[in-house]
Amino acid sequence: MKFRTPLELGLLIRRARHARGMTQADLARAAGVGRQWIVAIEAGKPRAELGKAFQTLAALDLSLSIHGEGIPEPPSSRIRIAVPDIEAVVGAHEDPAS
Amino acid sequence: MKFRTPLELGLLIRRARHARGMTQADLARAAGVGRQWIVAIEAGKPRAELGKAFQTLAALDLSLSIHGEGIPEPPSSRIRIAVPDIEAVVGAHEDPAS
DNA sequence: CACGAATGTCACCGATCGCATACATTTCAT
DNA sequence: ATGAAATGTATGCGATCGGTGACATTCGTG
Repeated sequence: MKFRTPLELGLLIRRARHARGMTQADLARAAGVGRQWIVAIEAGKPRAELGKAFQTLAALDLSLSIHGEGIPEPPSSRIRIAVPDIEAVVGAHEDPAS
Repeated sequence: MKFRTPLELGLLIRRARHARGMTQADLARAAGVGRQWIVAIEAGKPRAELGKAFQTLAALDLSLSIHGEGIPEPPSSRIRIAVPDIEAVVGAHEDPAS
């Protein structure tokens, strides 16, 4: 999901925290920050420390990605597709008499 | 491209800046921060202000995305796949005598 | 090599941070 | 409704921020 502001980040962190059944105190402990800081970041505080934000995302097992001109894309993370077994499909349609 | 630390973010910002032929002073002006701040963020300063980081990414027209458990995925930018026409496949295998 | 531009570094300074602690309020299950 | 847990808010504190301006260094070209 895309986001562009501290407030959006805060809401997403809160969602992820709830999804894991953690309290602010839990998350604060896991991320190595004060509970107060969690309150602030979830409220969208723009002057919060960048590094602690990364710690918090890591504690929630969230991953960040960036893209735009000048940003290298990984070799093209190819999409795996479950390829239908054509023979089986054909078989299921075969005339029983054959 | 994925990243997890202030340093990685800094390197990516620098790359994007170079890709646009901007100087640190240019970017600082565009993002509304001091040049010193650009120097710091590119060097990976972990205690930099979150908000200014967003401003900087915006100035570079870079977009951020996050994902993990509890983070809603946009309707799922679905991948278009050329679906094989099963009937045609079956037809090609049909006993000509049928 | 020589020059200017770009980048890195320093010191000063008011402003803000984040933690700890305590307290107020809200939420939620019973 | 009631009580405990979760969350929001206030204060005090040392530590750090980021802008400015000046300077040192590196880079890129002629």
